[in-house]
Amino acid sequence: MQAIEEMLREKRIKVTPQRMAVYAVLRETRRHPNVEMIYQKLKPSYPAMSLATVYKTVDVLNKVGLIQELNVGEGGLRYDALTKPHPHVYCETCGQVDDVEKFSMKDFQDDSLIAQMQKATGYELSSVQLYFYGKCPNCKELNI
Amino acid sequence: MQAIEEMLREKRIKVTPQRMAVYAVLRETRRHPNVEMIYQKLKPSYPAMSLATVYKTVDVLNKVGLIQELNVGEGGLRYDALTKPHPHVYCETCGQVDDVEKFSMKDFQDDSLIAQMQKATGYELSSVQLYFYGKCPNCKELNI
DNA sequence: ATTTCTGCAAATGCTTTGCATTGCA
DNA sequence: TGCAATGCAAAGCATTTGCAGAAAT
Repeated sequence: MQAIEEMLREKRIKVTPQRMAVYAVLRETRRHPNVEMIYQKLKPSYPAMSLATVYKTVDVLNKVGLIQELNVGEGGLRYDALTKPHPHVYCETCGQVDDVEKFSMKDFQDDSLIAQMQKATGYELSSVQLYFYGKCPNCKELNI
Repeated sequence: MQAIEEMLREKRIKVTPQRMAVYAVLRETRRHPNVEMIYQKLKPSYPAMSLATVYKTVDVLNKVGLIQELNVGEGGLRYDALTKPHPHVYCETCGQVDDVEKFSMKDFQDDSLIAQMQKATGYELSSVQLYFYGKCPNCKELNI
């Protein structure tokens, strides 16, 4: 895995401790945190960091393509350092977001899906999102 | 097509002019309006209707299953009287939301997709959303 | 030396809420 | 008549914005 500093540099954006920290959080987790979660996670090590900076930072990282935004329908957005398209499942009970493993959705990963859709819709397409909604194994177990 | 009044009655919710009007708007269009658009559309015929009522109404209609919510990632939600799962395309330039014609996505309509995903994820799933993002033919044409 | 970013606080704007009034059933 | 829905205005809250100071190139 490439160093975070280099990756930012390649995108021609200024390399700041805050940006490295936010990106590092997203690379280390598969939990698809939202802005507040990222902020809380960084607070201990960066007590001066402001929430507004986290908002601005995820926006920049998303625009340069280092991360992707997910909109599971909660209101706020969630962020994912894995930018390759892959489906997500959202637990409507506890709010957790999981990846759907690739092997089960290889058609979705395939670029030809977008190509097909471009033909069918006449749109010029740049991305896809596939979301499943339900109750996660844990919440099912706990009967909530 | 069934009468709107009857459909509300079957869902055991009170039949009011506002609810009929909101639902009528959604049944008549394929444009997936948001709350503000529904409100503007109804203003001429229902000048006393309040925006808060539209919010409350779409919420009720969604909960009883007469309409579905779409979250294309704009911030607000959009509403669709077609509750059967079907993919949507969002134009990031002008904000229009189109349906993707069924014939091109028959796998997606298939209930077995959800069944497959339940197995793969361990979740108990209730719905799916598939969104494509890009630029619509019109915006492409106008080069914006 | 410039340009860009950060952090703070204020502003924004969509959505929700509370409550008196109205209107379905 | 009783319970639920409406309309209004106020409140709430996540996100954005403006700007002075700080930091990166």
